[in-house]
Amino acid sequence: MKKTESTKKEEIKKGPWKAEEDEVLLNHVNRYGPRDWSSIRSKGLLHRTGKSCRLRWVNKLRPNLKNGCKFSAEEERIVIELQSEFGNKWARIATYLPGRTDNDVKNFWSSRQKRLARILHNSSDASSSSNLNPKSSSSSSQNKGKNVKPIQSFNPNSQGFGLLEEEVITATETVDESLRLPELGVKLEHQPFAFGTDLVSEVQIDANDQQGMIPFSPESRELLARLDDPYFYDILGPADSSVEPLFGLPQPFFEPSPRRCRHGSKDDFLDDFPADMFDQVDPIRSP
DNA sequence: AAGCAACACAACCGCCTTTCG
DNA sequence: TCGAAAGGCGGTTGTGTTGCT
Repeated sequence: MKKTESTKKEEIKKGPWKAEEDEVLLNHVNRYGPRDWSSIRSKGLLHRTGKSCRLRWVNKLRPNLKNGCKFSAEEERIVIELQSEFGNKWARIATYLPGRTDNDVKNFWSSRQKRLARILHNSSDASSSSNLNPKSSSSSSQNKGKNVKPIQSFNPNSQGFGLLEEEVITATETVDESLRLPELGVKLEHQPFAFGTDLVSEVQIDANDQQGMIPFSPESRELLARLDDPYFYDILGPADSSVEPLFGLPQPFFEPSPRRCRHGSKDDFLDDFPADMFDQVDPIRSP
């Protein structure tokens, strides 16, 4: 009996893969190599599209994948640097990260952008409400119900920050007066760094400028004191691509080799932000 | 303990490019 | 040379997990 087109379409399976399907897919790859994905369905081995089979192999079944491993601080830095250089070319960026797929990089970047957007959104709310009500300078009430942890301590060698002492450079001296943020007690550097497609200016503490300063907590001041640190901004976005990176980017990995996974990184660092860190920072306008 | 928000991850969709007959 | 099929890639969505209130 001849099946109709609609019936054939119904045969295409979607959703999560089962272990048996993975096994069939692996057998096919072992026998024929990672190609002829469409033949898997045409041979009746799986009721999946060739695309789906390829994606499954590339993202989950390929050897030497770092499945379930968080991005290390080094990987984060590489992604950030390469994203500023290549843009959203995830497949290309992934070639520099052994064991990582374009999907991994994409998901990592997406999560990071969402997190930063949320932080900036919160800071926007805080600053606007603070403008409306100058008395409401307390961040504790603004952060009620939000998962904001106070900073515990600063460990320059902690993962997620990933900074070696010798990597720290001194911030440039040039300051555009128009970029001053007296209410922050900081000055914006002339050299912007990219935050996705947005631009943020580097910030420099002006220890002498006490005018209009917000009384930061000791933890906040400690963090602000670190603003000279170029990698401090890794959490917000990559340095301007025109600026020479401070670390050497690895060569692309086309033959990924297994590596030990390092857990905990960006989250550790983000979690160390004090609650009032972004309260006075205005959100960045999209172009 | 329940509810909620944030997060991480897997998988699909649609578009573009490449390959092949 | 052209068109169809396959492959590749980036964007998006759905779902499970985790941590906090």
